[in-house]
Amino acid sequence: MKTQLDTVYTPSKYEDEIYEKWEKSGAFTPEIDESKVPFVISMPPPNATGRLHLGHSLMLAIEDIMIRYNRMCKVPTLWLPGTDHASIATQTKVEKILLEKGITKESLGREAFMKEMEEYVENSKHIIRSQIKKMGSSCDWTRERYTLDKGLSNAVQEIFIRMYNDGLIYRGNRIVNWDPVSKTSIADDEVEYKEVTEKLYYIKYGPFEVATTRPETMLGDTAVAVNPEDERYQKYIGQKVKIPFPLGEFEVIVIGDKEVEKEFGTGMVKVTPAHSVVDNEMATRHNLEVKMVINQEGKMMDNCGKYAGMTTVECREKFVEDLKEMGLIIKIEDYTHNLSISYRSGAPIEPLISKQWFIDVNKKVINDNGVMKSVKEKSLEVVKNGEIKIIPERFEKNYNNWTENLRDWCISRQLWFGHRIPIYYCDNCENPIASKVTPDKCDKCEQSAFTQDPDTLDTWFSSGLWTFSTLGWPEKSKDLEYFHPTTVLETGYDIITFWVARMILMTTYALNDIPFKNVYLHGMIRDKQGRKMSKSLNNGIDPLDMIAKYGTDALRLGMILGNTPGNDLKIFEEKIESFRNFINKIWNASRFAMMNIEGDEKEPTEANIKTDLDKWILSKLNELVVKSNDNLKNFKLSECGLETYDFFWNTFCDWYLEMSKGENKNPVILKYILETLLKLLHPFAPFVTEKIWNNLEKENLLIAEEFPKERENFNFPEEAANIEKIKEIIEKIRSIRAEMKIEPAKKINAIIYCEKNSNIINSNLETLKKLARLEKIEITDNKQSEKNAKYFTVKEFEIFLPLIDMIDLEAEKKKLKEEIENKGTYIKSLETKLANKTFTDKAPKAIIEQTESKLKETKDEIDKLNAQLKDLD
RNA sequence: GGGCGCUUAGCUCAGUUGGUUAGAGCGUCUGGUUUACACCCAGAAGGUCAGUGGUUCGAAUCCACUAGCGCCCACCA
Repeated sequence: MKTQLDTVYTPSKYEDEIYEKWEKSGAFTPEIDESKVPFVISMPPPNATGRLHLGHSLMLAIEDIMIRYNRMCKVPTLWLPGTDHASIATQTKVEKILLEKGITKESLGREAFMKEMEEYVENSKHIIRSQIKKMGSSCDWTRERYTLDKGLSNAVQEIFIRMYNDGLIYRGNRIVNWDPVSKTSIADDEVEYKEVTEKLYYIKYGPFEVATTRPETMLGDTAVAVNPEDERYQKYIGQKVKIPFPLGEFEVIVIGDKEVEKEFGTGMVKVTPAHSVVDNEMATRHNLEVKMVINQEGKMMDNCGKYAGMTTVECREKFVEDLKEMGLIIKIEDYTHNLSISYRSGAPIEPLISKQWFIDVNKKVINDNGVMKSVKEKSLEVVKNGEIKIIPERFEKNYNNWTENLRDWCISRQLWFGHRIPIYYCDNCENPIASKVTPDKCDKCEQSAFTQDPDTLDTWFSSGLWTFSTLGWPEKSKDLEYFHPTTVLETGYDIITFWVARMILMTTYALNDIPFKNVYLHGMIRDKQGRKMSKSLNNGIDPLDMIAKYGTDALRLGMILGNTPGNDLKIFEEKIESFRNFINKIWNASRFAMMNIEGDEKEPTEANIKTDLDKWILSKLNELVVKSNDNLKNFKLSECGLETYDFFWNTFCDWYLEMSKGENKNPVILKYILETLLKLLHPFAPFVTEKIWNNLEKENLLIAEEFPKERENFNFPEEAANIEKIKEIIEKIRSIRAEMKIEPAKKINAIIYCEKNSNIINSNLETLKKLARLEKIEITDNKQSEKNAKYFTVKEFEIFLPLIDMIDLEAEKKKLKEEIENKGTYIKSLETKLANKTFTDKAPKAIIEQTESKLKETKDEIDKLNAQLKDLD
């Protein structure tokens, strides 16, 4: 098969074209086959307006490998792609763009603003889509979904209404994490902590002293708390105390609460129920008055006298000044603590009371064979009982810990972009009605004018439904029935709580089923120094640059090989470059193979499996096939990739191809090995393998081929061992040549002494000569003393390399002695082991046998060495 | 404060039920152009597997403690 191909593989020349071929072939779309259990992954949806980053690349590479492998195993395989509307992130982005044009969303109005949003999303969705394709992702685009699609929105409304009717969703006036920049509430896990050094103010607080970082909240204080065990203050508990402050005087009650630490600060805490989560909890316990003083803009409210309208920061400054004037500031210290900030806007969180929608995580609403369970209990159960397996296992603890401590989930957001809450209030009597559309009339007062709740739902509410809303739920669709629950949910460990836990929660409620059987968690991307990639550090690597430069296959391998689940991944250009080299190696080895085959060779059979080399490579390949299947079934992608890499380069290229040039030439085997390797490599490096497959003039696409399976009749341990011996002889000769500084061009002679098995040598004479650069090989069963030679043994063979005038007899002797000594130590250790009764009693038979044969082998070697040493004297 | 992880060759990392005298890639050094590939080939150097103790016939692997690094959760005003 003669083909003219470039000596360098240029990924950019072929990748897009190959992707198009795959997609057009329909290979990405599974056929439902009721007799088989499908393999399904719901792709974690990137933000619709997002750009591909390395985190996506990693996710796509891992998932694509799993998908391609299972598809090639002829399992109906669905990888469902899609995008997320990412309400807060996207809205912020568009608001900013509009603001540049001098437009605020308020000036546009909700409807017009939404139109802008939709347009923006529509225009940018194709970008992320094409970038996903760039990674070679073989996902089913015919089933692409977007969280704001009609079907998905319907699912969101449906589940909200069901939960509402079950009393699982309720509306409450409660303290929430307020993001004063995005002007919305956010969930507990959307709050991040940043260490900051602020001032800690010690303030004269009536007859007491308190310490606080937020003096301005004094305006909302309604109590002062002490530890009930604290002798200093016990006597005050229950008393009302007047506190003088810049606006005159206010009254608080002294409460005793065990949350207060005696040792911290003054041991006394001012309590601001409306603007601190902890204080709010105390207020609930003690039935305290709740006084709001900060509004949703983060400004002081009208009830704050002269401070009204100031931001909290402005107010703090002025307020402290005023306190100082009144002599109420005792001292000010630097204080380092964790400040709560919004994970989206980075703004300091302003806890405040507002009316929000919550999911009650403790209400027992799931009927589990007659036992009523809460979503929290059920979520914990499905992981504990192994229905859902988390990889790596250790993250189960994270999950359990978070779920156990889960508080009611605040699901409403004061954003415009998102799923609007399907609740309508009667304009007349304010009766709330859960409905997908505007109700006809109020069931209480019979009026028919309504206003829909202005809030939207947390993005994670809709993505929590992702595995089943994308398959048609609440319709009983064929897809839903066949493909759900999905097989693997693959994502980064940083979103276990945001997303994985929410999916489990929502799915166990909605379907009384799990969303996925396995959770595979990948790590975070880091630079070579282990730092996160960020704009400010300017250490980011753009996957698209890497693809342009080195090709997608190289990028994929660079991310997959050497990385294990749950561990962070350090990525840098040299790494990708080295895999680019490997891709090129695949290309060239294939090019070489193609020069040596006709192309119409049949499968290997007994008749055309001829030489030891044939049997050696078939056996080795068989081992690799078994391991590959095993590894991929167990999600050990890295191990599989590394082993295949090693096999391809070292076993196939460096040994098999080299040894097959000559007496061992057998195109049938060569073709079979190459094709099998291409299949094994395809999930990892889909483009180059597909391109080569195409060069081989195959009818079908490689993507649709079957993944190799073990061929039991292709195991030839004995013949394989023969080639191992030949290999070892060549290696030793090469090593000696290098050590003796024999020019590569110079050929030398070898005498091989053996009592039996000379046929092994005889049938590989050409190979030995070529690879060890030998002129003449003499095979003999009559051992002669040979002093002017280098000597070594390989199993039953003793090899002499006569190198007249180059041998230093004394040095040779010394070397032999050293080797004998070294082997002697080893033998001793083995003998001690075998003489140890507890070892022979307790160790498994196989280990003992192994040790024994090792001992025998080494003894044989040492005998030969001793004989040789004697000969030299 | 609670939990988790990491520490193996100069660098990046494999090493899953404990069992050959511990591996790979990159880098380094020496040497090379041979039926594909210099994005290549051949050879070599380089490790008391963080430390200590324990369990075991046997430990990089299991347990305990120590040290350094990192992450997550909670949060104290």
